Amino acid sequence: MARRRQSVTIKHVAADAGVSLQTVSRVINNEPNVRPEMQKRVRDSIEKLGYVPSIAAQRMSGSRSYLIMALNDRERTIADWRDQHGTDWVDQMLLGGMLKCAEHGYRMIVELIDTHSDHVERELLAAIAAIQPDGVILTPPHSQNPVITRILDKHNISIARIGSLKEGPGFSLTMDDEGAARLATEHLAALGHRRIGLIAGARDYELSGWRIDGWCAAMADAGLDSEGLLAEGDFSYESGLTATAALLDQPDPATAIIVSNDQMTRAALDVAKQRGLIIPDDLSILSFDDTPVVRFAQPPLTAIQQPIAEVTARAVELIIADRRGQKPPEEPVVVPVRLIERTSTASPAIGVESASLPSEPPSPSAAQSG
Amino acid sequence: MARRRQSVTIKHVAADAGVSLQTVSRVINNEPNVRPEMQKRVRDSIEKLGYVPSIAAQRMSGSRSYLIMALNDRERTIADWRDQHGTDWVDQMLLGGMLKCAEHGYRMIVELIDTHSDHVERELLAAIAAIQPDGVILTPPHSQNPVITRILDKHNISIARIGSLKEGPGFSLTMDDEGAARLATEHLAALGHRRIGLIAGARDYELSGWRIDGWCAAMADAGLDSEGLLAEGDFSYESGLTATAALLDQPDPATAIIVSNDQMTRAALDVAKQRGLIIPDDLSILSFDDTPVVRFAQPPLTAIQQPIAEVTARAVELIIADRRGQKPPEEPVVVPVRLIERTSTASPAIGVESASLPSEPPSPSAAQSG
DNA sequence: GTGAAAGCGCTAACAT
DNA sequence: ATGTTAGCGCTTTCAC
Repeated sequence: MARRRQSVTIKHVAADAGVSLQTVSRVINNEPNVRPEMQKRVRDSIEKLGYVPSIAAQRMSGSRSYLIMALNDRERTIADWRDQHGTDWVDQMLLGGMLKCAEHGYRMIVELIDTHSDHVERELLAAIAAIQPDGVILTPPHSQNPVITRILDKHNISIARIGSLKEGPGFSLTMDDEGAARLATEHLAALGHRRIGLIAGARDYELSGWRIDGWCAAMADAGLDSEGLLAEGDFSYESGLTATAALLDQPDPATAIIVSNDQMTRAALDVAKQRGLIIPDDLSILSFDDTPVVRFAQPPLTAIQQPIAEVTARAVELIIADRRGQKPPEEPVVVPVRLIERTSTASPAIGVESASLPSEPPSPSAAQSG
Repeated sequence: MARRRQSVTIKHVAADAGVSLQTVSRVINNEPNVRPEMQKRVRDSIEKLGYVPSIAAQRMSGSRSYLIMALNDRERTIADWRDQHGTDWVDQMLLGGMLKCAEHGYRMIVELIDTHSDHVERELLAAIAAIQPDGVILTPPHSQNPVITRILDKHNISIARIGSLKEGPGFSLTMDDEGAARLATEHLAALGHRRIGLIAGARDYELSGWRIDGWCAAMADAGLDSEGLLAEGDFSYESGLTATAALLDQPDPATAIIVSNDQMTRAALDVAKQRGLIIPDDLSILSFDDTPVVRFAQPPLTAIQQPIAEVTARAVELIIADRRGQKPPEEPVVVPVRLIERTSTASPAIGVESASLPSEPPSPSAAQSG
C-alpha cells in the first residue's frame, strides 16, 4: 500500500503566504501575536489551497487530539442494539455530540467498555493509548466508576460525567432526575391518582436514588402515602415484570406507575395487558425514557423526555472549554427534562377510589394535554 | 494545558526486550523477518508494559490510520434523529461496523456530508485531510456519487459502496434489494393477493430500481398484472401519503402494499386508518425497513429486515483486507435479507375478489406465520 | 534477520 | 510580532 501523504500541509500554506510555519500554526489555533494582515494572508492561502490540518499530526506534537471519546457500557449497548428494542441512547448521543464537535473541529468516537469486568482498566488504557482523546464523556454506570475516572484524570483527560454527582475529577451533568420524578409524580397526582407507584432502576445507578427521592418528596407534598408503592427493578424487562406485579398485587394497588426506563415499561405494558387492564382507564403508565418503543407503544405513552442529545452537546462544550483552560463550572450542569403527555395517563377510574378522594379535587391546570 | 506524552512507547518496549525499535514495529504489524523467539520476547514486553500503539503516530509515518469513516447523508440523518421517528440506520451501522473494527484494532468514525450541496467536494476533502481514513463506507445516496468516489479513489482510500452496483472504484455491497422485493411480492401473492402495489423509493437511489425490478418479475411470475400498481415515492412521509392514495384510488385498488421505507410506511398506515381500512383485513402492508417504528406499529408490521449491521461489518472486513493487499471480490457482495412475518399481512378479505381468483389456490406453505 | 537513520505534519519552547 | 529549532511516536528505507 502506497505511502499516503497529506496533499496540502502547513508548509505549503507557509510558503504560499510567505510566512513561517509557526505563524500559520498560530492562525490555525487562533493564538495571539499575529497581526490582522498576516492573519488574512494566511487565511487566504489556507482557503486557496484547501488546507485542513491533520488531526494525527496535531496530536503528535501538541497537547490536543481533537478527539472526544464517548464511553458506553458494552454489554448493555450491544444488547440494546441486537435486540432492536428501539433504545436510541447512542443515536441521541451522536446527534448532540457529533454536531457540537463538528462546530469546533473535533470528532467524536464511540467506545464500548465493560464496566463490570476485571479488565476495565486494561481496556480503558488501551483506548486511551490508541485514541489519545482530549476528553471523555462518561455515561452511567461508567460515570460513577472511580477506577475509570481516576485513570482518566491521571492521564490529564477532561472528564464529563453524565448522571453522576459523586465527588470526583471532571464535571457532572445530570438530566435533573429528581425534578423529573417529581414532575411525573405531580402530573399523576394532579390527575387524581393517590396510589402512584414507582419502579426504580438498578441500585448501583446514582440516578435511581434521585428518582426515588423526587417521587418520595412529591408524594409527601401531595399528602399521599407511598407505603408499598416502591418496587425495585434493574432496568431489565424481566425485573419490570416482577416489579409491576408487586405494585398491582396488594390490598390497595397502584393506579398509576412511573417506570424508570423503557424496557421495564414494556414489561409493565405486557403485565397490564395480560391482566386485562386497559390503559389508561384501569392503569396509568408513565415512562422515564422517551425512546421509540415508548413513543410507538399502544397507546402512545406519556413520558419523561431525557435530553440526551442536549446533555451530550453540553458535555462536549465543557470539555472543549476545559481544554482551552477555562474554569469548569462549580455546580453540576443540570439540563431540564420535559414531560411529554400522551394518552397513557388519565384520571383513575371512578369507583371506590373516587369516594375516598381527598376534599381537594385534582388540579385540572396541571393536567392539560400537551 | 500540559503536553501529554504516551506513557509507554515503542521505545520502552524495545529497551525492555533488548531489541531495536524496528523489531518491535515488525512484531506489532505482523511483518516477516522476525525469529519466533524474538517475537515472543517482544510480545512479552508489550504485555508486561501494557503497550498500545498510538494511532496518531502510526498514521504519521505509515500508510495506515486504523480509522474507517462511515459516511452518511447529513440532511437525512439529522432529520431522522431530530424527528425521533425511530429510524435506526446509524445505530445498526455502528453495531456492525464498530464491533468488527474493534476485532482488528480499527475504529470507526461517523461523518455526515451533504450529498446534494455544492461543497460535497470541499467537505469530503476536509474530512479526509483531518481524519485520513484507511477506508470509507458509503451509503446511498453517497455510494453512487461519482464526485465522492473519484476523490476517495484519488486519495487511495479503500471504498465500500453499500447499495450501489454502478461501475466504479471500490467494492459494492447490496442487501439484495431485487430478491427482497421478489420475496415480499411472493409472500403476498401466496396469501392470495392479486393487486399488490409497490411504493417505490426515490428515483436517484439505485436500489429503488432494483426493488421495482424484483416486484415486477415476481408479479409476472405469479401471472399478475402490475398495471397501475406502481406508485413513486421519495422516502418521505408526505410522498407516502400521496402514493398510498394513488394505489387505493383506482377502479381495481391494491389489496396489499409493499412500501419502500419506514417513513412512507407510517404514511400508508395513517392513510389506511383515515379511510377506516383495517389492517390486515382490508389492506395488507409490508414495510421495506424493519425499524422500531415498524416493529412497534399497531399492528406490528411484516417487514423486510435489512441486515445493515451485517453488511457494514462485511464492508469493514473488505476494507481491512484491501489494506492488507488482498484482492477485492470480483462480484458485488450480497447480504441476504429476511422477511419477518408479523400481523400486518393476511389473505385478502373474502368477497368479489375471491370469486375471481385464479384456479390455482394460494400456496399455504409460503404463508406460514413466523 | 536485524538495526540505524531519516522524516511524516505539526506544535512547544526558545530565539529574535 | 514573527521565526528557528527540536522533537512527538512511529514507519520507511536502506545498510549491515
